[in-house]
Amino acid sequence: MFFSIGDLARRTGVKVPTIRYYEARGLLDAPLRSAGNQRRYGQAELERLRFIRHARDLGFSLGAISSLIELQEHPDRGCETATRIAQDQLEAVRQKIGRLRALEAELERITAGCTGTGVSRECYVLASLADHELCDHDHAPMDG
Amino acid sequence: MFFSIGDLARRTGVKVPTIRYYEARGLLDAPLRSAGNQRRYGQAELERLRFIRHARDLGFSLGAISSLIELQEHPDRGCETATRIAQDQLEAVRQKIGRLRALEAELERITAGCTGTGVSRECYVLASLADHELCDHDHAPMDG
DNA sequence: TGTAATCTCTCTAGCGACTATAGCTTCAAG
DNA sequence: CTTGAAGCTATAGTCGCTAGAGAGATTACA
Repeated sequence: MFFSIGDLARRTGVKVPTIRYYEARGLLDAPLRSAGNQRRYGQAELERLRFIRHARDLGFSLGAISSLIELQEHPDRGCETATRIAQDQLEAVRQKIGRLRALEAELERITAGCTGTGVSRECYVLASLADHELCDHDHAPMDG
Repeated sequence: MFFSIGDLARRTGVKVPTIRYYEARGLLDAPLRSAGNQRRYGQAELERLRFIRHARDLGFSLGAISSLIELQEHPDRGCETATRIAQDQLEAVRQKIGRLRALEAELERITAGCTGTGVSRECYVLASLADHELCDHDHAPMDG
């Protein structure tokens, strides 16, 4: 019926310290404790943690996940917020993909220009980094 | 001839505290100082910082950039390391793109299944997150 | 030369989402 | 009843910055 934090970790693939971290962040409610002060979980916490894990895997922030959980706790509320969070996430993912594809193209070009057999002075990788003129595009900074 | 940290920031697009951070991290050498202890930069530092900025824009870590700079400082060394760093980065970018595309597909599916007009209880977004069975794929965690 | 506005200095703390460590206590198996 | 794994709290570290405090330096203009 009740299981330990280690069992919960095994069942969800979320590491033990991460589970405690989620509790501290308020994503998981504080669970029951054993006589010796160890956490004891049940089915509800298991499902909650799977929800969190799934959302994390999809790249949602813990803040966004908090909002989603809050909504889940109030089944009578409208779901515009949930939909918007998911759409925002989709948009963010698409933007990341776009930027990464630009980086990919530039890195391909740079690495293709260098056999790796020469001397640093003549290295096309280093030259490309030193001189932005050798670039085709402006590439914007990424957040990851 | 010599210019301030603010000038350097304007010329490179790198923020002032970031420049100081790079210096603390050893990516930039400690520059000359004015009589009043303010940093004074010249052409060499400008080029170095542009190199760093360009590499950051391409997603290289500061550690990788350190290695690239070290290589740049020793023009007689072979450039295999530089080439490998760039190839590793390319590979990392490609893997990120792959994972993001899986997330994109899943988020598209989830958001398409929900009009956002219903009630939280019936929300397809929330249902999808709660029940991994509603997923087509296993999606792996991302680092960003 | 005075003064005001802007810039720069160092230092510390915070972000997000964990991860690692230390030093201790509890639990489960044999 | 002992041993070893697993759990507890609390703190600090990761990465690449960013923000703020409170002080001092420089510059523009009168």
